Amino acid sequence: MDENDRVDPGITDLSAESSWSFGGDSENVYLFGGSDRESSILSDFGWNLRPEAGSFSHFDRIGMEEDLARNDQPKSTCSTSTTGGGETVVQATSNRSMSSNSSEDLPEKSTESDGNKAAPETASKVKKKGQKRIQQPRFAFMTRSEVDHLEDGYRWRKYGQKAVKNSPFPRSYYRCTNSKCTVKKRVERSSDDPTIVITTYEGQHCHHTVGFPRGGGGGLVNHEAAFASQLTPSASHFYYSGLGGLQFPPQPPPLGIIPQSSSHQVPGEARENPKLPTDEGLLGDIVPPGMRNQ
DNA sequence: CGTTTTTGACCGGCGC
DNA sequence: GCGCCGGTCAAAAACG
Repeated sequence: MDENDRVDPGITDLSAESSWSFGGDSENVYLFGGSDRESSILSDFGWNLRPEAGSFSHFDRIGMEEDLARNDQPKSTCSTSTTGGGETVVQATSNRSMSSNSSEDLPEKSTESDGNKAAPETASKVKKKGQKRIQQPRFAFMTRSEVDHLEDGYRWRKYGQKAVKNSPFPRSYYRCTNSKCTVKKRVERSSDDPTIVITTYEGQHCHHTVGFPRGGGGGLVNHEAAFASQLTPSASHFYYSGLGGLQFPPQPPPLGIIPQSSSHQVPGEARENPKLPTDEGLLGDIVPPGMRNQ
């Protein structure tokens, strides 16, 4: 830990605040916010965890980060929203996360840089020469898993890997394979706790998830739906409650996070689009008022 | 043969 | 101005 103490300014350590409870079994793990605040936060993001059977060992959400960008212009056709609403939210969120804590509890920072650069740099760097990159909504979460790249319903193509300072583990950079989608994600293992995988998503998907490979042979179900159906009412609520709100949100992972045994996803399989409640990526996202205010 | 991964080089921002 | 560092590009290799 010497230097593992990097803390991502943007990460909110929900777990530290409390009462998260987990439910599920070897196949499904659900994380519920123990208080209104947590619930609202998660629900806004529309998150739930659903490790899938297989190599899954233990999953739980340790914290999450959201970093919204200030400029939200979608680089491509996809995006949605991040326009005005995004800005507002962003600021709020940022404040919350930063002021709250993140620094202490989270052992890791996204390594974006020393912290300072993080915002400007990571969020958006350069796209090409002379052209600046647009910053997009970003958020991260930590998951305890043995596999680095967690299946989240989307297909990703790795475009880079770099050793990060202060961490023995390299950081991998992925881009959504959908040509119109500019969503990117970074995956790295916590140097502090190697069992923790930090996944940072940037941007919003403009398409649906591909679906799970093993939906059942016949019909795939979108994980959200599937997941929701298994949850208790409150959990379900938590999962869907955020829809319809703001749009800037961090495009959350499709919600189902599943560990994979290998880093690549299956080729032909998952490509169907589940029917989501909304068109934007899975959760369209929202950031709850609570979050912004805090 | 098409797609994805690997990996070194390059670019740009930031701190000193 | 220089060096460090994170992020991205792109060619080659690996895979299915």
